[in-house]
Amino acid sequence: MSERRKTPLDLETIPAQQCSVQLRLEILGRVPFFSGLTRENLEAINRSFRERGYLPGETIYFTGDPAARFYVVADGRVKLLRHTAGGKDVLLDMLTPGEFFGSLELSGEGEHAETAQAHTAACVLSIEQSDFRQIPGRFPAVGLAILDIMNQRLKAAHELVRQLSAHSAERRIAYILLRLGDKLGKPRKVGLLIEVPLSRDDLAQMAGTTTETASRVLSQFQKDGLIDSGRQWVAITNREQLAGLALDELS
Amino acid sequence: MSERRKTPLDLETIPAQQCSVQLRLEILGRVPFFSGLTRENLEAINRSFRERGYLPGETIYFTGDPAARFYVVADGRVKLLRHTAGGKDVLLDMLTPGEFFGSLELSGEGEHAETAQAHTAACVLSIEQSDFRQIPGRFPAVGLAILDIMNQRLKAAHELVRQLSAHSAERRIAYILLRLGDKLGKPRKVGLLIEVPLSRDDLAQMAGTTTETASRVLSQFQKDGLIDSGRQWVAITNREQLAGLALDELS
DNA sequence: CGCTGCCTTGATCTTCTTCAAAACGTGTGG
DNA sequence: CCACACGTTTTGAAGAAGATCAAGGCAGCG
Repeated sequence: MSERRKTPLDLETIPAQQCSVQLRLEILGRVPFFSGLTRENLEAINRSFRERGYLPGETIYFTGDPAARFYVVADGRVKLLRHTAGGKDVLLDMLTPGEFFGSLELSGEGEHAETAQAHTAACVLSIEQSDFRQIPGRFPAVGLAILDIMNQRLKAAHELVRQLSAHSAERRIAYILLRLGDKLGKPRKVGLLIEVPLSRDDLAQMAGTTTETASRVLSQFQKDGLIDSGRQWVAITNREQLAGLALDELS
Repeated sequence: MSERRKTPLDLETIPAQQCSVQLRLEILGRVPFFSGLTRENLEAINRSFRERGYLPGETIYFTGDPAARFYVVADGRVKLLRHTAGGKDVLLDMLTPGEFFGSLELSGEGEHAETAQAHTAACVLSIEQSDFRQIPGRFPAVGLAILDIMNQRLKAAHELVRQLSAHSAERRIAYILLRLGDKLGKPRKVGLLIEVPLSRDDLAQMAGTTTETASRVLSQFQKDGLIDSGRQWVAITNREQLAGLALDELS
């Protein structure tokens, strides 16, 4: 049993709160669906965006708030979640720089169905919905790219539904770890380290289970040599076997 | 206890299998995101579509098939589902005339992640993906409308995730019934009748539970006067109370 | 150094699944 | 029109998975 319980996380304590103009352009350029644009177009679009820094845990918008803006993560991690009466929040997605969120509604009168919250210190760009809506018309390729991403997200959500409907807690957690590893993992001495503060409770909220069950499952995984983990961090040490647990095989 | 167990379903035994040219234009015009187009544009778009009829239970495409076309339901009901090793299929959505499904991928090389199946006899229009992709460029409003719908579907999927994560089987089934009632319900003598053949097993696959549990819950609902139901049909008789069960209230 | 918040572990209890079998409805063919 | 046969639905009882309740332990921080 690895007796290295100290966190290997090296959270770049970004000055955040504010991101440089330089960073803004770089980020916007890195957004998948803006990548095809010329620098001039990018700069034009950039002028429509405004920025804002958030502290860890700070709420960007709340369920029920009027949905008036379209957001892009510039730095840090932003999580999307839904609340439940019993305080059992459900963590739907963890966004990294370049990903968007917020309102895409045609009928601009809607409310946000989710809550967006800074998971780490974060810098977020946003644009007025009416301004955003002109972009696909002016740059059709951008509209298609956004459609593509929405399609991917819908598929991911459907897959999550399948997991929640049909699989055991162990399997769901294995699946969540794999997805996080693919998205946020960096090869480190401890293994494929998921580069984000990740509590047992966070995992439970993603896998639709309780903190205790998440803890038990992680302990088991650790015993089996699939992962290494400690307070607020998880690293995958045997991706193959973990995938074997998460995937459908024989009947 | 109402002793009316005969099915009140009056399935228009559509000649289906083939839908008239007249119907095609009418359907395309009814598709939310084509509704803004002129008749000429509609007819132009119509020429890119081809049609095909399906028998109940017939598969339109399978998980893993190359995703090359974009589909629109013209008549009947089409369901989207995912398979699981143990044969435990998950029913993701039930589509009605005017709704689309299939590939929206930019990278046209993808595979379908879901299976699409005719739930009733159905007529389906489809268009080559490359043809489809030109539409948002030529009609920006259409692109935005599609985006809007994708957004709605993503939200619905997220809400389903929340339900599956945090609620009891009873609550999930109440929620599913409400959604079906809103989408497919017609006021009838028996109540708000869900106009589609709907087995206990279908409901179980939507709510992420087993046939037996679905049956028990429906029996209870019936005893409580919330619904009326029989073989392959359900009608909601007390929407208020059912909603009370499905919704979050006090902590 | 002690506090706070996260993590672990155990015991109990509820919910739901699983297995099994009987009852019912629907459509079919006599 | 009736009776049969099939698939759906219902119901029961036993079992498992996971939630809940309750302590105790450990890491990091002021």
